[in-house]
Amino acid sequence: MTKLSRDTIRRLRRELLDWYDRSGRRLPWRIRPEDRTAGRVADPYAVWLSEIMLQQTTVPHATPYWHRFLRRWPSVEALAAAPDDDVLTEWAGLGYYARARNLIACARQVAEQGGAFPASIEGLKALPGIGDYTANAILAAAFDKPASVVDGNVERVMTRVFRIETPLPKAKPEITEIAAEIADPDRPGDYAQAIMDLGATICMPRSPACGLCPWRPDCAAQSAGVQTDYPKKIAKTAKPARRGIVWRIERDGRVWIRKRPESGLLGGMMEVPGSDWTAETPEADPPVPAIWETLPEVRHVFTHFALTLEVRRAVAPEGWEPAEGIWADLDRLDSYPLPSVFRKVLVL
DNA sequence: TAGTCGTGGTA
DNA sequence: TTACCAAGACT
Repeated sequence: MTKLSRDTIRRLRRELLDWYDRSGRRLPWRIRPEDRTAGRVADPYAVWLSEIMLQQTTVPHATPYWHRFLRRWPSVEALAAAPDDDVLTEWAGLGYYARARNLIACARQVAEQGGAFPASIEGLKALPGIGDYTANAILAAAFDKPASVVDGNVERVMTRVFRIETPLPKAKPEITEIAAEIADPDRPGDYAQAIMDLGATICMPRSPACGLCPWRPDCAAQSAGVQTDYPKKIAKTAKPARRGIVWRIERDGRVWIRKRPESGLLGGMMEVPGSDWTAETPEADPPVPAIWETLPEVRHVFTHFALTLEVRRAVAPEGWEPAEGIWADLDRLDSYPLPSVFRKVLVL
């Protein structure tokens, strides 16, 4: 790896931070330079919450969840004391539900240790749900300590500026090395958030706004007109299709739902009972003899397969009670930990 | 290490 | 409609 000259590094830092001071995003969990002037300081709990929610999730999708969580549980102690199902219900619709389970475990661990988040990479990475990226992001944004954040934004910016040909994720160590070199030791928090803002608002995947980019003069891919060829990626395999049947059993405006296993897909969340999800429509008997009506199919795309559900509906026979689960009020679906796929089934 | 794990927006 | 994508972690 060719070392960057001191002058280049100094110029990149200054151009990026000047741009951030002018044009960086105002985000509710973020402390900007003018906020510090006004005496505001970052809340590590609020920063941690934002970082977990933003993993593989867009800012517009995560923001309302962040507000609701912070209003309902203003401190890590409050979150630690919350029942699991309350947290899962509030998380419903945000996806990647292992994050919610880890969120609860992490809050309880921090609360038990006195309520303060660790201000070190090792301490943060020892907590559930905090990996390499998130530890660095919290260290920078919450504690303004030197850190090197490498997320999808940084990967995209760096592979373009330096025309890194190695495909992701193999290029990660190379990118981390360069990113750490450029990171500003004097304003680590602002720097980390600036480089991610650059990726999110200027150096975008499809149509980068190179005309507005502070790093344009230094960008190798832009000079050659090949910005969108980077980052190089390993080709993905096609998503398989799976099918299943769900049984919507209703009684007096309520529907039978039950809890899924704690781990695995949609772990710990509730479900509308049904068959396995397999390549061909599975053979499956209804859980109870009844007159079954066929509703429109529900389609839903997960990370690694596309699902089509055949929906059958019946009124529960008089006197019949399921061996497990609950009768959920169809008018109050928000009060159950229901993932989006089952919400779709219940709003047909 | 490569597979698992959601959702909604956009071109 | 299809494909891609977004502040990744965990096993």
